[in-house]
Amino acid sequence: MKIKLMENIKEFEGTISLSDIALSISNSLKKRCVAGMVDGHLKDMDYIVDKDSDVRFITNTDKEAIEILNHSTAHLMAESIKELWGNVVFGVGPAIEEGFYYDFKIDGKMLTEDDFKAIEDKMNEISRRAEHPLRKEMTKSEALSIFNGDRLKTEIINDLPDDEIISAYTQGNYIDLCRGPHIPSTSFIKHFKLLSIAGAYWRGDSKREMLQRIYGISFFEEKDLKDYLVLLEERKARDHRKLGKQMGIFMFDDLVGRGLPMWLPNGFIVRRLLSDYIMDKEIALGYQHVLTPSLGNVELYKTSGHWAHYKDDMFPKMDVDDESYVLRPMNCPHHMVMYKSQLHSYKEFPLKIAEIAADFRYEASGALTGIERTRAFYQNDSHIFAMESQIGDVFKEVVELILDVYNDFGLKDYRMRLSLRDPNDTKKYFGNDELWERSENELRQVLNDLNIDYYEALGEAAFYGPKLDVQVRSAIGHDVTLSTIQLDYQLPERFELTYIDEKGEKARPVVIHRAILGSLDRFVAFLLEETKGVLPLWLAPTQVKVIPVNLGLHKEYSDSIYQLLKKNNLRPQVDYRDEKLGYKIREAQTQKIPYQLVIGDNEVQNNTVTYRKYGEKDQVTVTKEEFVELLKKQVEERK
RNA sequence: GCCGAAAUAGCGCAAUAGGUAGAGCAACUGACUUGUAAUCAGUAGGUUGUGGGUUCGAUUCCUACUUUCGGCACCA
Repeated sequence: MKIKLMENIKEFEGTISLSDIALSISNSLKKRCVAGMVDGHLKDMDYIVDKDSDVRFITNTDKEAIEILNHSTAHLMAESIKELWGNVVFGVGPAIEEGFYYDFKIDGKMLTEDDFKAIEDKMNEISRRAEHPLRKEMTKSEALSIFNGDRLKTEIINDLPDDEIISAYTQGNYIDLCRGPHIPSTSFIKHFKLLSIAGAYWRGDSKREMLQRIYGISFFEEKDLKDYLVLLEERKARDHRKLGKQMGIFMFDDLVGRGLPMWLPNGFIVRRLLSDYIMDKEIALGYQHVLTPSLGNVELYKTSGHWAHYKDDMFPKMDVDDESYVLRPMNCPHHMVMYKSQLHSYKEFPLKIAEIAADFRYEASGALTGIERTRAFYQNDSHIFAMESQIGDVFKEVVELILDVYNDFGLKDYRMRLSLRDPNDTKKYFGNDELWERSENELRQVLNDLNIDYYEALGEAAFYGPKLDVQVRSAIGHDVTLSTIQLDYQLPERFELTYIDEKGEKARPVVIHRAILGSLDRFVAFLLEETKGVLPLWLAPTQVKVIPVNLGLHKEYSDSIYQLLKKNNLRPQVDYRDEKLGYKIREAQTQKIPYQLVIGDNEVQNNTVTYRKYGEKDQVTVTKEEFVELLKKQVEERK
């Protein structure tokens, strides 16, 4: 039997386990091996190779290894919980992007974080026992008898096809249904930590029972674990909720209501600049801005279909006179009606109506997260009316706008998601199969033409059409949508929109919904986290802090600099407090103000300023005029 | 919405085995008049999230509610 190992081919008599193959190379390799890749499939070290194969060993430095380690750590945790509390059923316990979790339910006992110590101690104890996870393959009926009495595992097994070969792993007295592979010994698991405990619905279904879920993470090296815990702290430090409070961007108050952000003066500056920025971009591309009310007759949303789909996610309707109104959750219906108020020609197309519009959604209380997810937010929205033949061009222009904007903000870490209909749940969506297929293919086509990296996600489409979403990861690990483009044949139909085509006949337009900054609120949240609160000069609420060395001697000159900067549309502040110089400098630094000017005798005599840029140590002396030009240039370049 | 945890001064925190709360920073007052990350001293600041209960007495124990946090579910 020939085994191909990296570049070499080794011959073996009869069958042989991966473990023995590793041993035939060196004892130290065997000790480091976590698993093996046999003809592209991950296998335990126990796996018996019985034919000519390609074998690659997975050692603790390979990226697959950390996933296997975490998966095995999940099992180890489950084993520990079982030893400690006995009467427990387990759901699923996979490795995830960062670490692992396991879902379980202990009869008559709810665990809290206070129990982590006991579990970790038990895990360490089992690690020292060096238990060997042993794979056993079986038929479905064998599996059902082994897991008889375990309602959760039984359900999983029952959902598998009848002829499926099912595997389970035994370590010590613990057995778990699992595909594997697993590490050769629990002794590999040394540097781990349980991180949090939370509720999680069984099978992700909110109608079913809630289990407990413990998250944790595991590494091969202690240093990696320490680094990870530091990383978690750093992420917490750039949580927009913390930064937004520190920087005076926004606030919440119970008396106003949960999920209802109030934008403070600093926050307003950022918002206004962002609005102006995006509207300027839009105007350059021929968008026309409009303003429509935040309230609408409920009939409007019945026409659009939002009422049927999202009634429960809207604030309840208000009855006035003989009508009912709702706070709008979306702007499309208003824009549809606006379009309809006039006769349109194909010559106007694509017709782009844009609005930065206030929307209100009755988000589930548990979903509210600072200004990332609120009940009142502002959308950088637009609806583009076009002929079917223009879809490709319009779509392309919007994608390019997104890329342009992201480039301006230096955003590189995002993923394009093509959100498609769930083919198994078509009644959630309006429109027929043929239309959906066509729309989805159109989007796919454009993405391919533009050579854009994207992934497809079933079930993420809007009820009226497929979309392209740009996903980013927030500091606290939420995947959120920043930008979106949505193709819609439904609303034009429901609102009976028409245009006059080349032949002089009435035809139905298509609508493309798009949001670039998405929700302004969420965008600011993301920016704060991206920049760690160090906003680029053009967005910084205070751009320059002027610090006189001596109030008596340098105040007048400081004032003149302040006035000069003001005149040039910059946002300076002078620190007039009677404090020590070092104190004021420290404060300017902790407030992350992009430029601090220290003004003393030298500056007054030479008519100069000495600046220090945030994050740099150098002190640079230039003339007042040079400084103004430097800043204006940076603002213009949006740096 | 569901499961769990938490809520103390403007901010980030401490404390009480049940005896009406402390220091730091910030604020205010005064002294100091300063060249690149915290000058010194003093003053004021709290119905310990809200309501109810147990108790001679509750910030502490119980309970309901509100809000926040961690997840899950949701996200047009």
